[in-house]
Amino acid sequence: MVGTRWENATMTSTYDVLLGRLQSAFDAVFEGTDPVLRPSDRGDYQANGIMALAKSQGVAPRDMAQRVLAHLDLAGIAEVEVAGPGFLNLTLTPGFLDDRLRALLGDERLGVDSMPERTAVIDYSAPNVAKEMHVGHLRSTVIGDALARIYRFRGYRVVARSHVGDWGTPFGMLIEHLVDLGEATAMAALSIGDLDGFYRAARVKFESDETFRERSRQRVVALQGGDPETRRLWQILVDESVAYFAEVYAALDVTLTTADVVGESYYNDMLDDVVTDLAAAGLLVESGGALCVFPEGFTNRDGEPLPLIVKKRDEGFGYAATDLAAIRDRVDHLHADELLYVVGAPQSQHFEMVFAVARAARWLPASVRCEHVAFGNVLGPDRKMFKTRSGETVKLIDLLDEATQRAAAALAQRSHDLSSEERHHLATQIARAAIKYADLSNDRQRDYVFDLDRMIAFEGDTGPYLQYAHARLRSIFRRSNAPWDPGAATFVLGADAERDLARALIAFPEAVDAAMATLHPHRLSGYLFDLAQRLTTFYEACPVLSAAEPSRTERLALCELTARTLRLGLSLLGIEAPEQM
RNA sequence: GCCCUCGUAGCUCAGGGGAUAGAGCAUUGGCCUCCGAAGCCAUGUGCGCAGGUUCGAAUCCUGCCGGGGGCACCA
Repeated sequence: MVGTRWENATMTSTYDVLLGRLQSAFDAVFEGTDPVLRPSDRGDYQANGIMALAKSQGVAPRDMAQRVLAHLDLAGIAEVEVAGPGFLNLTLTPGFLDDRLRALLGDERLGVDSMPERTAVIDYSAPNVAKEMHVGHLRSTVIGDALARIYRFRGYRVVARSHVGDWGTPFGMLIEHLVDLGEATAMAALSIGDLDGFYRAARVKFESDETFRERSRQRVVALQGGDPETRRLWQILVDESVAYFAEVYAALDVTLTTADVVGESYYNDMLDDVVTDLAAAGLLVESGGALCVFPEGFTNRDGEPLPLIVKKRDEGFGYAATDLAAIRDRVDHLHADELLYVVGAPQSQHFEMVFAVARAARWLPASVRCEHVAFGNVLGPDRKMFKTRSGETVKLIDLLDEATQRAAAALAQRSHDLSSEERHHLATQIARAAIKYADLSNDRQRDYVFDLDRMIAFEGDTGPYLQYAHARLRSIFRRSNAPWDPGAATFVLGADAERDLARALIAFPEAVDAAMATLHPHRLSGYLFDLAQRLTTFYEACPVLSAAEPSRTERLALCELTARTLRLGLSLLGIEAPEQM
């Protein structure tokens, strides 16, 4: 068996092993036929490609099945059975399962292979300077971070970019407000995270005080003109805000660092070149006083060509210019092979247009994958945008605190011998899991209803449930006093619950693949929940520590693999797996 | 008006053209002298409507109905 594909250091997933063999057999009958391989509960996988091929060749499906089977070599891997109108049901052999599981025991990566090194720039989170991080930033931050973790694990060089709003006309009033307050007072207010209060106060003055308004306008001019003192004051706002964002990221256990926070202003010096080069490429058109590009295929409500405004009538740059500059920077200087933008769905047309222009300008080679990873809204129980009862946006940090308190209260009722400090830390881990998992277990493209009660209820399809499943497993190893030798494990899988669990364990790489290929983390969370359910079923049906050898070692090995799979899978979603809870 | 997106069980959601459409919650009923009951087992109901493509459609296409979003200088 040594040297077979599935025993290589970089393991090929079971799906890919089967697909390779099937593809050869189908190709032998008719080149280029898709075997249509799917996971199945009839056997372990099913290949559905026979029917289509039989139809196109005018052959009876059953006869076609025989032709393909004549070329199909799955010896030692799976048993094949022709069923129904021509399905090929594949059942993995005991020997294959045993080989796989033993290989997983010795594989830190649990069968997930590393890809050739590529660079991905993932744009996510993107709060605004001098504005609170609220639920509107939750999805971008959580989804983007999960994708970043998955990509890193697959061997990518990931450059994270939190494209914060740190430029534009509001900064005139914000800086003037800072001047009014005095730097020390302003910094104090910002450093405790009262960003919204600061912003609101500036806004109120701007709307009610003509003098202040005029000062603000002049301040914008000074800022854009590079006045050193103005830039210094602006930098205070940025630095204080970024420091605060870093606190929120840490509280959420998000991997973004201050180095990843690269605001819009970073691209300011590149904007003139964007305009110059678009003009040189013959793409720039003046329209209504603005400099625009009209990418093909976009129309406005009157059916006329829709412009991407690069430079506004007032000489200011539109945000499209910044996005275009960022693409150039990320392709040319960061050497990105992939660009991902984890930004809300309402921006989809904007990104389509920006990408189209970047392609047309040849700034975005065909070899670079560029995608808008769009997501839906977070809704409240009333199915409208999630707000507090009084109609305010909900601060992320408040949300986390609320969840932490509830988790701590639940822990307190379980009579643990935890110190209050340990309990608080654990409550934090559970709260983060609850909030992140709730987000990551929904299809990101759809809106979802935010319901803290449900996500932290610790019952059902929740983050805490997965953490609990992991903690139970770790508990087994804590209680096991007799040593065990993983290398001695042989997987007989005599009980249905054992085999069902084993099937899921070897499918972990497929789940990671699916999440990454589709940029849908919920493919992974769905897998993990399924795994946890199989585990608890196994756990009820199969005693571990009290089992006689060799079953005890086999079951301990299944527990070990499941615990590691849960821990690794959760970590790829940015969720911790405590040892006990 | 055009474009995008969504419509699956009472509620919240999965379903990569395949066989009897699945979870969780809620309901009802079982299971802790036994490795953690935050658990397990059992329990009823459903693909918005109408066409089409296909051997086969919740899935792809068209139309309609309904929700959400976008459509020139805010980012």
